[in-house]
Amino acid sequence: MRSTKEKILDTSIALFNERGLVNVSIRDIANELGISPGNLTYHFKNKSNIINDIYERIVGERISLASQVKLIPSFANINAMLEPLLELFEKYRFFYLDILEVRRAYPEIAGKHQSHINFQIDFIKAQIDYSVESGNMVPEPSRGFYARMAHTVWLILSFWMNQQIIRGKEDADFNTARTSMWDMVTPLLTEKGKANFGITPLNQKIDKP
Amino acid sequence: MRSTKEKILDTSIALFNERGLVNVSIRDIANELGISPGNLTYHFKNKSNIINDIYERIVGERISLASQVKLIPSFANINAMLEPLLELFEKYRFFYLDILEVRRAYPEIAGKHQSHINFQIDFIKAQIDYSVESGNMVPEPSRGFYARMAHTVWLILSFWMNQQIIRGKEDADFNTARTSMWDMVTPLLTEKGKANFGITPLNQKIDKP
DNA sequence: GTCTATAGAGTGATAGAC
DNA sequence: GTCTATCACTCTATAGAC
Repeated sequence: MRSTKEKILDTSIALFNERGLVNVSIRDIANELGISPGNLTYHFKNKSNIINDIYERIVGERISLASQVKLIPSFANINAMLEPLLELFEKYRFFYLDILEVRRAYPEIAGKHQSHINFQIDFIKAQIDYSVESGNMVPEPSRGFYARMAHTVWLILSFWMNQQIIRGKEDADFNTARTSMWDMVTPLLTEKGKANFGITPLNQKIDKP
Repeated sequence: MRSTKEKILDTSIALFNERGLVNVSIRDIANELGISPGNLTYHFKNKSNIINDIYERIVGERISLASQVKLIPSFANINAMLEPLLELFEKYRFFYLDILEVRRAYPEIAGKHQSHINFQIDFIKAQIDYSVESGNMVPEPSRGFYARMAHTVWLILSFWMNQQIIRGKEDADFNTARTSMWDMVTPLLTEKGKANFGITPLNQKIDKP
């Protein structure tokens, strides 16, 4: 039996995802849940506390994901790693879509999230570095090239849902996001890299059920 | 002498850029301008009318930009073309940053904007196609590669400001956006392309004053 | 824990005087 | 065109009964 507090969080996430953070009031959440606004504010003094708890959830799931990461960053493992990450983006869609408003209204959360972003970009850079060291990718063609590539890869993944919505596409179509990401990598593969690549990520496209 | 109507638009843009679309009320705009709310609603019946007029401005400036485009899509011309486009992004920052909220609250504008986005991506794709035809870029390495590249280039440029803000960077740093964009192109250059490229975009980085 | 009732601030939009 | 005054509404947050 889920507690009222947990039910409030679940309903909040659902409504935020549906209507956007700024368009959901305490009242809306209470109505949707069938409880009184007074009851809701008993559990969460204000909206900021709700957002904070949701962010804690996101962080928790992120950490759980990170702990499952395969240690060997082969192309196949990297590709497989993307799946749960993209699912997380979708599950807490509103947070990533309305992140600018989160930043304006709840700067403390934005600060925490910022360090997480840096961690992610560094992580991607480390995968590229490993691929270069293991002879799968060529040395960077110009200074800072792979640092920028890591950044761009992060940007593609992070803003993919965003651009889909703006372009009026119903489906998140993460397969194309994934392909676009690998498109950045393939021109930089060595012969060895091509051989290793051919048998892995492209064959691992995961179709939505 | 600017009319009150024009002054309202100028002030609205400034406040929207500063605080975000949803955090600026009719009252705020009137106060900032030193006129009464009643006067403002005389000129603009509601907020939606203000946004609409601002979007007309954006479209107007876009058209004016498009008319100045150099017909020959050399790398140098493409690079030069980016400058005024990125300036437009900054001038009407709020529109591009809060585009999702614009979409939710003013769907008609979102619809118009959507066709413009498609036009932009098609335009980028045409530049790439020309580069391939003129022997500066290699034929696409896999089916749909250049279509995805055009899309990704658009994504980088469109969400650059967004990501800078989320990452807590004060400066928009469009030079890095530009370099990241060319990074996508350089691995696909032919020998001829490299020769043509070397003497153009990289030497055209424009520093902010 | 949960409810009802309400205070207090902010919102868009209108009426009517000048 | 511009003002003041105000209505009707929504929001968060609190008080107090059960």
